[in-house]
Amino acid sequence: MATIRDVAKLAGVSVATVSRVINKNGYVNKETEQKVTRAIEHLRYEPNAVARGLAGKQTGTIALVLPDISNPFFPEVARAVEDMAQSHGYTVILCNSDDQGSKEKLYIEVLKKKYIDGIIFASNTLEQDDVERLGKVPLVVLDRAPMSNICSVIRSKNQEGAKLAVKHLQEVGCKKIAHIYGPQELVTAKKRLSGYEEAVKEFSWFSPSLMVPGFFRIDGGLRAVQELMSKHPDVDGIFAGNDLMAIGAIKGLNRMGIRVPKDVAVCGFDGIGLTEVTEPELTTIAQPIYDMGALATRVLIEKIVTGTEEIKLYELDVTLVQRDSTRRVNER
Amino acid sequence: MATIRDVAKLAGVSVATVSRVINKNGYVNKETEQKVTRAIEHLRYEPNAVARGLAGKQTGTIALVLPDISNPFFPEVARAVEDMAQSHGYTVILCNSDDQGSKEKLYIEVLKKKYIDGIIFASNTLEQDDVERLGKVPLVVLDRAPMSNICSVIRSKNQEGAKLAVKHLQEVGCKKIAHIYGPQELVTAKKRLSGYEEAVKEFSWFSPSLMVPGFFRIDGGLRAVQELMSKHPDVDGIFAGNDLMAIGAIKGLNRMGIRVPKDVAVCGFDGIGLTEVTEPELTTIAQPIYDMGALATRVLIEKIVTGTEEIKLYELDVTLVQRDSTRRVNER
DNA sequence: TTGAAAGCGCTAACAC
DNA sequence: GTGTTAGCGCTTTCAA
Repeated sequence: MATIRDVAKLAGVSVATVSRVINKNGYVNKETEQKVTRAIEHLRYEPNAVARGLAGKQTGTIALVLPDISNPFFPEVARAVEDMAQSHGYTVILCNSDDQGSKEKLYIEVLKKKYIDGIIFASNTLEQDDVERLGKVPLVVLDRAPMSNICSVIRSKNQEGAKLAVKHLQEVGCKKIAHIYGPQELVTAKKRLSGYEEAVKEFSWFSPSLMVPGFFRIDGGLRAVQELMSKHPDVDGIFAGNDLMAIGAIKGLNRMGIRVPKDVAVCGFDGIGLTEVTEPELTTIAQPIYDMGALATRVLIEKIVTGTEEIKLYELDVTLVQRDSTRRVNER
Repeated sequence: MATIRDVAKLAGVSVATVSRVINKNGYVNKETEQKVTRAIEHLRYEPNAVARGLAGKQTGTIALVLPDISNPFFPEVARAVEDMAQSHGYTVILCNSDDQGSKEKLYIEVLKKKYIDGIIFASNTLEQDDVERLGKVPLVVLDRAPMSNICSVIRSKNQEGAKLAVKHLQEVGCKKIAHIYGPQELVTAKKRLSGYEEAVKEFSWFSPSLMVPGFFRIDGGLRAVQELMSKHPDVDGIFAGNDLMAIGAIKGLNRMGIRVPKDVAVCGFDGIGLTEVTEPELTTIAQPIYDMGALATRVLIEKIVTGTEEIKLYELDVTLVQRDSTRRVNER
């Protein structure tokens, strides 16, 4: 592999000049530039990224820390981040934290040592001292930030979405709507729960036992719906705090011989691809998942490039995607 | 951030000694080591990975190049790779190639510049000259290698799996079994098709028109099954070349009012998580997806560490996972 | 406009 | 056992 020195020698200039033409900064005479460019091409010279990193403290690498890439929510995020990163000349390091603070802290250390240019966190356990530990490394938090005033956050309108879900279920004729909620350590789960509560608290049929935990997982939703239907056999609408639990709920209802949507209509939240696989296909409050990942990356790169430390909150809109799980004959 | 020089000064030794204790190589007196260790702790010194990379040409980073992390097959692979990498002190760069040769070549250039220690390729378009372009960078190819004699390959027994699928469908009583096959540029798809052919060619009911393309995608499976059932209304078993197409097939059958598994039994291939989401749940020939990713990573790291260029083929076993999509009352 | 040279932080001969 | 020092390949003052 040719080095910058080889190029300099062949072009009959100094390495500084070569560096200038590579980086397009500083004055370079047109002709000298030509010579250098030719030498570069002739030697098939490619600047060494590691040496650049050491000298310039920028590696063209960002990290994406998420709980688990196997969780169907995240592949689309990862894809968006990678697409956007790639189109700006960055490379992405993938980290699974399993939402364990210890793993996150470990990663933060490793990543700092590697002169990572910035981090996107889609994690729930991010704490104040992690952010401090990060020092001046640019940071954007995705979707599930605990404290929004310490770093930029991208999320969508969870509470509003929850209300939208309830409203939709009512519109398709549901008279008693239950909620399967996610882990309350997660802001998203919390917001969705409180959105539900606000939307239904005035109704005479409402009772706190209509809210059942499902842990944001398929089996959690399955178990939740069983508990729910035994306590409240007259429930005819379920709003699940995420799609996975909604899928579990449909499974559970199927097993109990309760028909969806005829007996019970089900609405999820997130808009992951799985919603089109279930039978019936799942109505959901869709977050713009790809856009969230892409925006997070753009915001991060903006921070990296400009060096601003501005803290902003981006709240994206959610949309109702109606499918068969809430499509009733008596509808409209 | 403290540097190795700071540590050396504080400990009253040279940087070489500090380097020795950090890397645990070369002779170091117990007492000196103590002093150094204390200095390291006192200064919270962390060796700079980039500088190390530049000096030693090893960055502790591997790359995972796959077609698309949004494809439900890959998150589990990625998770396995990352887990295994992490436990060996490596970090993983994620690259989506969309199976485009041009993107792959671009990545190879970028990754080489970054002194990547090795690459795992799960891509179909890898070509001879890409491998050459890679030079001495260790390489392992996952699942879908074109030529197996140029680099180590991890895959599972596709042909055997296909036969297993056909056999299973017969055992549950199917009398006429069709196949939805994937893109024939992909070895996996090819092997599965030929496994099917071999298993059924002797039967009197067999006809080439029982083999229909589905492009390894849900909508492809959906369309394929429609075509299939109109040509052969008496088909009572379908083996799909991957789970996505099987899911599409079930969707299609549902829409046509054909019951699964009563009228038509369906068996997929891969064993992705989606198979437990469908209704009915999908019988599949499961590859050990996680294990494949983990093995690929171990093999790669082995190559990196030992510097061997040994070329090996690892063919893992597949297993039949029976679920409701082939569970019939008349079974057994 | 261009070049010399001092780093960036670490590793690994080689010398003592 | 330990220290000196020359790189690794590039960026960036500072002078010219």
